Amino acid sequence: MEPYNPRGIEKRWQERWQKEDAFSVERDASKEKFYLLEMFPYPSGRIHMGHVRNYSIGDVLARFLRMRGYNVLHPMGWDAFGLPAENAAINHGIHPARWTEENIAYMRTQLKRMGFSYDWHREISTCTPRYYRWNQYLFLKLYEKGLAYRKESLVNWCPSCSTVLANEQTEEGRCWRCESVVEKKVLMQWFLKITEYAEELLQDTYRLSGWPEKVLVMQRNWIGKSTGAEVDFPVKDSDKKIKIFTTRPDTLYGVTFMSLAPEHPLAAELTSPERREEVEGFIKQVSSLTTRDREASCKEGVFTGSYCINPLTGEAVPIYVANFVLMEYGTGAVMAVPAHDQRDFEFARQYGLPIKVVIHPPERELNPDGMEEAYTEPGVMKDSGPFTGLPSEEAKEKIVEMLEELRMGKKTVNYKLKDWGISRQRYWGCPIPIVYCEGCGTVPLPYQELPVILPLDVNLTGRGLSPLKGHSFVNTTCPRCGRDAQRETDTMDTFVDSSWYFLRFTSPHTEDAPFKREDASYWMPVDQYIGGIEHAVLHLLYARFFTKAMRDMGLADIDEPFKNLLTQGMVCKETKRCPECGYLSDDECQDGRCKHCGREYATGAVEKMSKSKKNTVDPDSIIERYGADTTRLFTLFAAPPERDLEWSEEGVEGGYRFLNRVWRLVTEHLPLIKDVEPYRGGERLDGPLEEIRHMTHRTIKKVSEDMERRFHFNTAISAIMELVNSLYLWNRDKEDEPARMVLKEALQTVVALLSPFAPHIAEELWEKMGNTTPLYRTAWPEYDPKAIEKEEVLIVVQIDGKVRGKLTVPRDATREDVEERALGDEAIARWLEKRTIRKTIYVEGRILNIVTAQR
RNA sequence: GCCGAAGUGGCGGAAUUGGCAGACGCGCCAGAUUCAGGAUCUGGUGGACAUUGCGUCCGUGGGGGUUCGAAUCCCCCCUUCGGCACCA
Repeated sequence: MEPYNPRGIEKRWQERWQKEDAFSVERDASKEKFYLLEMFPYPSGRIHMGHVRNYSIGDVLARFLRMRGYNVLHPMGWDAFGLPAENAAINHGIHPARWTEENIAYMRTQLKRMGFSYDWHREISTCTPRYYRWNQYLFLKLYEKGLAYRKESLVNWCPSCSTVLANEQTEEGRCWRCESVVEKKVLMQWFLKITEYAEELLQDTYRLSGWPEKVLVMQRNWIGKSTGAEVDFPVKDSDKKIKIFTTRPDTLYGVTFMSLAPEHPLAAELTSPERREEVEGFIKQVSSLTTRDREASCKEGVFTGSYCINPLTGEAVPIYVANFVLMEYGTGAVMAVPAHDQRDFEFARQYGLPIKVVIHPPERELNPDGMEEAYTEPGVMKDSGPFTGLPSEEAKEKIVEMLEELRMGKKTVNYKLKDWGISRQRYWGCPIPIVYCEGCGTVPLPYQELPVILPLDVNLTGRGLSPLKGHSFVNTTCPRCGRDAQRETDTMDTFVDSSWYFLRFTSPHTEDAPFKREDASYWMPVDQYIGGIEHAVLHLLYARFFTKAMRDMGLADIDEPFKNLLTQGMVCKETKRCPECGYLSDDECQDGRCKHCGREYATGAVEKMSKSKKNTVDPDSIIERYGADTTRLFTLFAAPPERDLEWSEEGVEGGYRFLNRVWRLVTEHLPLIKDVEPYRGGERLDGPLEEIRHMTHRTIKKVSEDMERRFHFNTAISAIMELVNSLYLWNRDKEDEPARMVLKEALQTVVALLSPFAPHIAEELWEKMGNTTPLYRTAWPEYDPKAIEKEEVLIVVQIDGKVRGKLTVPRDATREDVEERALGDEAIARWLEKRTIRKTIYVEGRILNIVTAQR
């Protein structure tokens, strides 16, 4: 008998799919569309297990939905601009363009070797002028709308990547990519006005019912809306005002000092001559610290020598510069109410500043001297002029009203979200289509001059500012006045590229627009998006913003790009650690010892696969050894998609064993089933055959439901395994025609149900069974509702909640029948000897519980 | 500190609406086949006790509760992971 040979089979079917153009799609109004998208990869060189998992999950759905009759758009492309390409150029002298192209070429073959069913005609790469010209086009549109602007600002600077990072791209004061500690720098920067959409981005999170709550919460936190008031505090003996933001206008009467951020423009200005040295020293010291160190240090501050006036009380309070006040949030100035804010409380205690209680709690009296912490809850107003005695929540509104009347403040909503800084001082990215002219200033390029092509002949050193700075690329003429002018040399953040690529996939070859409107209207929104959670507030927020901005520019007609989102878990594996040599890869281990130093190594925690932990597994080696079908099957079987997956070589073996089992089961029975039709209902079957058919159809139901309702591929696969196991145990004579027909139906079902998971072996067996239409063009099996109903059902009999027996009764048995049978059952009767029946509970077709009292 | 998710055999995990806990897989044990090993097939495999038979008791992180019945619902606590964290 022919053994299972994944290599040959997989190659053969991949060639056939390609030849038959099996997965290309067109707009087709007569079919229901389904846009299935997985986050496209950065072409780093080779795919990793995270990609394999992400794309396997996507491919199962794509293949399943196609068989279900949907017109499935399932594209793939490359997020091809980015720093690693440039670093490769610097370290290995290879041009970023070539490096990227070669990586794409290799990774494309890897994806094809996995058998993923993409429409390769739609492949896009963001580093090609044909793609990025539309980036530039969109940038100009945003500029026209006032949604792109340039300003000097304090930015996050990653010294290792030598470029700016957006707020979203730093984590705990470190670069999201290389983990270097981020510095602060003042630079001229292009920004996109994402804050214009803060409210809508926030509100729509409450409508994205197809997204994981976790991601929505993260986005809401990031947007960070808070409602409060802006209040002006005039500076004493000056015409300056300090504007503050507070969420607690009800505590205005309790202000005892003012705190400014060290970067606040008024900080230096308001400092009196005799305090200048101290204040400037303090500011210098604080601003030399990284964000991270600043957050770690304790509360400190210095008095500026100036005072400001509380607009309601007329009282003068001292102005401090304090290290815990952030210039980035609110107005960079905070009215300090030590009695009702913990930070102000600590600061006041440290510097001996007064504490004034203006809200008292319901059941106790607050004594400023005895307080151990600030009282931050609502309460009743006290010592607050006309507001005394009001509940604080009510006073909040009233005080804001009064401020508005006095023109000293107003109700405000503040967001933590900042505008998106997109300038990057690096080479391998999309040029910003802007020209600087001495006469005309900042001039956007006219649309017909796009694309601004990134020059290829550059000298990359990795030092200094953008490599484009000294290049002839810079020199141009002003589109407005025709005189000599200079191009912008910063390139765009690569997150711009990925903020709209899903739209480009709907019409990737369109040359006169970013995409065709009709195509986008037909395909959008993405019905199912799949990717890692690491983009919860990066890519996923930017893409939502772009979609809304494009809608308002009249380019798209949707509010949200991704209807359903699945965030898959990480691929993990245990780590091995040598006390001498650190982390070890599998190759560095032998017989429990480190190959380098011979010491015994310790088996460590199960952690996300990463090069630094040396616990990665190369997909190529797994495909080589077991084939793509096994690789796919294992990643789908080992855990449900949203959970972390623990890699196990034994588990992979198990998957391979299963496919071999299927292979043998089908090929062994080929002679029997070749010349019959699969059973399709009709003539009556005897008991054992009925049972097989019942199993077959129950499996169809179970697999279909697990696939579409829950994406629980692991349980879907286990159901197929059960069917295979029971077919192996079929030990009666299979020669008669009904048996052969039922067998054929069962085997065809196994193969069809398996096909989204392991498409190559499934196609091969399907063909061997005599089918001429390939599975990818075959409809998904439907179950026969009559076949899944059983003539008899199993009733569990409990006595006082404990299982004491089981009865097989006819499906239509009544409660009385079941009770009678139960009481007549010998084992159950024995349990009832010493008890009196109080009542019985009967759940139809499931359980009979007899509740008793001890006699 | 705040918010969220999770905790089930030796391991990965299942139990869809409150109704037989442990499906399926891995590992392990035994049998068949084999000169042998591997592969394959079959059976067993939560714990304790009993294994002369049926079996009995315990068991889903811990404690309490609701219910005829709880892995599932409620309250308290513990642990792990993730996110946020001077946000005024």
